[in-house]
Amino acid sequence: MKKRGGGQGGTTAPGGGQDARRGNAAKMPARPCAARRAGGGTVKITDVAEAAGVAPMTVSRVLNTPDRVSTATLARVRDAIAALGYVPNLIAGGLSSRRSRMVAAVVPTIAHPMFADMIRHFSTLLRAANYQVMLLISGYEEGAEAPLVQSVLTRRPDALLMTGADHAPATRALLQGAGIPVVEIWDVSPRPFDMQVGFDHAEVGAAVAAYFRAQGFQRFLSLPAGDRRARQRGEGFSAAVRAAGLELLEPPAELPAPSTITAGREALRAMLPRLAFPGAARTALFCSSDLLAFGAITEARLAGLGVPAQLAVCGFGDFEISRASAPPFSTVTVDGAAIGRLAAEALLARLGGTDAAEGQGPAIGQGVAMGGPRVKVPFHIIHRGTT
Amino acid sequence: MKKRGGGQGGTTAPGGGQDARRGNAAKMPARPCAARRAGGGTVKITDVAEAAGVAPMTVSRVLNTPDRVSTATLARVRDAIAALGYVPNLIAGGLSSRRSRMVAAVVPTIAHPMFADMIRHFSTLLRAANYQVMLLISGYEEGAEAPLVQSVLTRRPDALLMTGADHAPATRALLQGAGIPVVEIWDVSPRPFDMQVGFDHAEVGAAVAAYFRAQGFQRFLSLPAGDRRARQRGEGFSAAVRAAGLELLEPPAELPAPSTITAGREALRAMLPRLAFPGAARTALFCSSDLLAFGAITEARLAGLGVPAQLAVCGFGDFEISRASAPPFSTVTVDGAAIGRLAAEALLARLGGTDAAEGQGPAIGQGVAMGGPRVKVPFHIIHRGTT
DNA sequence: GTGAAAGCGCTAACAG
DNA sequence: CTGTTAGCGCTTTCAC
Repeated sequence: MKKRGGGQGGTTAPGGGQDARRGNAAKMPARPCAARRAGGGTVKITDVAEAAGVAPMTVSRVLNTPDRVSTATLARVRDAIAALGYVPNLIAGGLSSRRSRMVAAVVPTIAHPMFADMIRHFSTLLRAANYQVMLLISGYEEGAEAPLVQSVLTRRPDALLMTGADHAPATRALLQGAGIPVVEIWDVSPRPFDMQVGFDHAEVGAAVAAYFRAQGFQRFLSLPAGDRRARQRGEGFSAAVRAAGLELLEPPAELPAPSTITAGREALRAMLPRLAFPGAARTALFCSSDLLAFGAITEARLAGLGVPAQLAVCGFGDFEISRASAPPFSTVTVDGAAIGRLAAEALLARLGGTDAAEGQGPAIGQGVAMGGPRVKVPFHIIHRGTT
Repeated sequence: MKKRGGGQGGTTAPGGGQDARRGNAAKMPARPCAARRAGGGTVKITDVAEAAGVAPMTVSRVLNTPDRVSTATLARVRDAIAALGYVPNLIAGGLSSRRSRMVAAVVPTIAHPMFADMIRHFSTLLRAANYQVMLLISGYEEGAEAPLVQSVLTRRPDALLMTGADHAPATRALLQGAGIPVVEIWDVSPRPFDMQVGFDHAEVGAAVAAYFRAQGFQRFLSLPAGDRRARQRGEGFSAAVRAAGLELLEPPAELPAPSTITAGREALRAMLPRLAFPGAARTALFCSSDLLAFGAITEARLAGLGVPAQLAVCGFGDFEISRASAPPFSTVTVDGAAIGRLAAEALLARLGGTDAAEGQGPAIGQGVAMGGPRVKVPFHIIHRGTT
């Protein structure tokens, strides 16, 4: 008992052209949500099969492995798909094939340009290989990760991207149990869970300290945001300063995570007494993010502190503001896009490569040999006016 | 199933990379939990049922309607779940129940604070009602929306959030066919597809023009980013100026979307000849985003143009930079969080309310009566130093 | 309060 | 190249 009420037409078939004809288009223009009930549910693969005069399996092949279908059948089936407005049900397909064609990505925030960039590139590469990306925002709270991972595993992602390399035991247990490829980004650790694409945050701090020292600074200050990796960068900086036996100012109370301009301003204001007294030595300031750095610079100039004459500032992240504000300020750049790309490539390699008919396989990035568990992405200090 | 090991990691970072060891990092995973049974595959509901000595259906009830299970059974089943590390398979559950417990949200970008905020609140409310949010980033390109919507409908979301109110016919057809609740945010239109939560962008521009006029400005300039709604705001502004018979400067070539600080700087630099000549009248500038406004202000001051003495600037969005930079600048604020909340509430109402055991039903926001198809969210001009 | 049977819509694994 | 037969793991529906 099949009676098709009002067919929906005119969807764009993947890889196909527009289908001009639309048999019996919707009669009543309005009623946005009524379409489904009347005819007896949504159109499914058997409806298409029937309309095209083939078996359901053939329709499935048209959708998934079109090169295994004769051209004539292909055309007939595609016509039927377009005519009926068939949208495949990946829930059913996923249950059957045990592949969800979905990759979950857990990030602390999407507000930071670096993560936004990374995500964009990660998604683009995966989409090209016919995977959808499900984005999960974990925030910076401890303990928020495990429930989030648990809830997403419920959808049986084919792979997982995690931010950071330290996870609660509960999270590790979940990942373990899931048995899917996992890539950790944005950090590297001696004990990767599976694959990693990132860099050593303490090294960044040490490098900035070295950079300042090379310019003869004797007095240093670190302003790290309240998240783990920001603290690592700050600690790398401070450790290097201490190791050199140079003066390290004590920062004010802990800053928030994620960082803000305002937090940078307030922190600098709190430090002012120790930076601006008569005869004070030049101080070299390392902020764990460009937002903090911009805030610090803003406040310093308002207080009449010369930048970089009395206070040199280096940020982190190479956000647009670091190069587009006046003065542009020095910062550390990490190629977020590359991290996204490399993470996607690592996952795809494990998933068996692209599964769509893409002309271009996943190129191995930047001469780095993927296949190992761990890729370190370089960072660079960008010298601008403030140091 | 899962194989680890083998491989070479580590590229060198400029900061002074060490890292040579890797050894048996992935060895002895410590078996945090007996998640995977020795037998084969992942643990499923029948395994839990068997372990607890009940029928699979009972386990399902424990998970979905625990109040319909006796306390004793509940405890026994929950123990079994924990012991086996069972993670329910929502793909199977979704196929069976025809509910995916997933809501898809299509936004042009996650990089703008306003969208990030809106998304956060939207997700939080939905998660509390036991729905996961799948975020799709459409960008600002025409024609990108339909394929994206098509691909996500494949997963049978229970509802959809769309940004903007104008969609290609292909998109509308898809939404129509899906037969699910749809909420359009961030804009209102005379012909909503289903529900809307937003505001009239042209009205914003008109309000800013009125605000400037009230201060006696006679000369106006609008700098809109290249996306549709930014142009609407600009057009609302320009139309109001023209209607009052006042002078409206011609803006330079079209700006990009999404907007950037750099674009604001460049646009203002291009306008300089018409703003800074001797005896020039004060000009009132409306930027379609705070990033543009910040760039314009930066460039104006660099050029020695007094802000607000010679150039008054009003942005849009109330981004942190508008209040935390020096000087803080005037802008228009829209409560992105409220949009997210209201959108979530509208959808949840249609989905039958929270389905989790939440103590708090969806509160109707801010005295606005939901249930109509259209909610207008207020906006406000925030007066700061630059006007 | 609990269980048994019958699919949900699709695809793997085989035929032909 | 195309079709047939069985499920995928869960929930619906109805008994008990």
